[in-house]
Amino acid sequence: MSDLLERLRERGWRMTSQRRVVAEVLDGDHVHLTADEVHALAARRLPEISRATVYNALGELVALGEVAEVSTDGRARRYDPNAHHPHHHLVCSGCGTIRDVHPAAEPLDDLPAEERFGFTVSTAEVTYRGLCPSCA
Amino acid sequence: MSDLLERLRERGWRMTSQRRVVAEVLDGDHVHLTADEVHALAARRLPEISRATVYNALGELVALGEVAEVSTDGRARRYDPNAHHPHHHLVCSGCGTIRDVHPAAEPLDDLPAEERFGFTVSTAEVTYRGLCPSCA
DNA sequence: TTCTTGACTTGGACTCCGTCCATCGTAGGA
DNA sequence: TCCTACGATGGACGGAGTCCAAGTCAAGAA
Ligand SMILES: [Mn+2]
Ligand SMILES: [Mn+2]
Ligand SMILES: [Zn+2]
Ligand SMILES: [Zn+2]
Repeated sequence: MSDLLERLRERGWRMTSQRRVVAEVLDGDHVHLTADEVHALAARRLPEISRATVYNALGELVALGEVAEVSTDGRARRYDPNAHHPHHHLVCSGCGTIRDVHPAAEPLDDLPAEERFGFTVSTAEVTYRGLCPSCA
Repeated sequence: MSDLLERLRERGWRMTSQRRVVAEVLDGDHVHLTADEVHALAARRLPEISRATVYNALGELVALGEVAEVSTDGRARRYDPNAHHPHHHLVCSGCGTIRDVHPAAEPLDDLPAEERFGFTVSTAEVTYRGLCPSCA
């Protein structure tokens, strides 16, 4: 994750203690935190960090392409630091657990020209749903 | 759509003027209205219908499997009367237009066993994004 | 090191979407 | 026609996210 901090600095991202803890909280695999969860974790290191600052930092990380926004449930958006490895998501309908998954085929290729209605289609996001081992 | 009203009556759905206009508003293809849009359209026929009633009716139609809930952006949920024909969605990143689409392959089949992490996977929803002809 | 300044942070107000609840009204069976 | 359980109402409430004016500070300049 110091890779991330390094890249951000090189790209001219002004480094503040708030932005640093937000970036640090987003480290790891299968991390899909909501903004409020990021805020709660960040506040353990920096108690007075505000919600607005967390939203600002997350929005900028998304704009920079360093973090992906995921909305699997119509509720709060989730923030995914695994933005450099394209993937899709498998969500447990019971407990909400989210796993990164990699389908065998590229989903975009499965949409025939006659089903594109003249659109320039650029991305496909797949959400798989089911029950995880503990919930089954 | 009188099919829908008929089915609902047979299934014991108590018919009220409010529920009737909600069901009628949801008629057509490529219809993906938000609850507030349904409310606005319903209010043209039945001016005093309340938001709570629209939410109740939509929730019940979803529970009955007659309407599907779709959330393509992190914003308001949309309600899709085309629930008896499984399909996916193509969304214009410019204007938000939504089209129903049918991929050539079943997306569920593209998820290998070793990418299922022991889950019992039951559904896959695909959201394709791109620009519609007018926005391109 | 200190100065300077534009960028960042803050907290609160605000909006939007959705839920909840006590009360009132009515669909539909007796 | 009458009864009553189920549905409708609207206002309060909660969660998620945005916006803003005022205060603070990172980092380059000197
Ligand atoms: Mn992910
Ligand atoms: Mn649809
Ligand atoms: Zn689970
Ligand atoms: Zn468009």
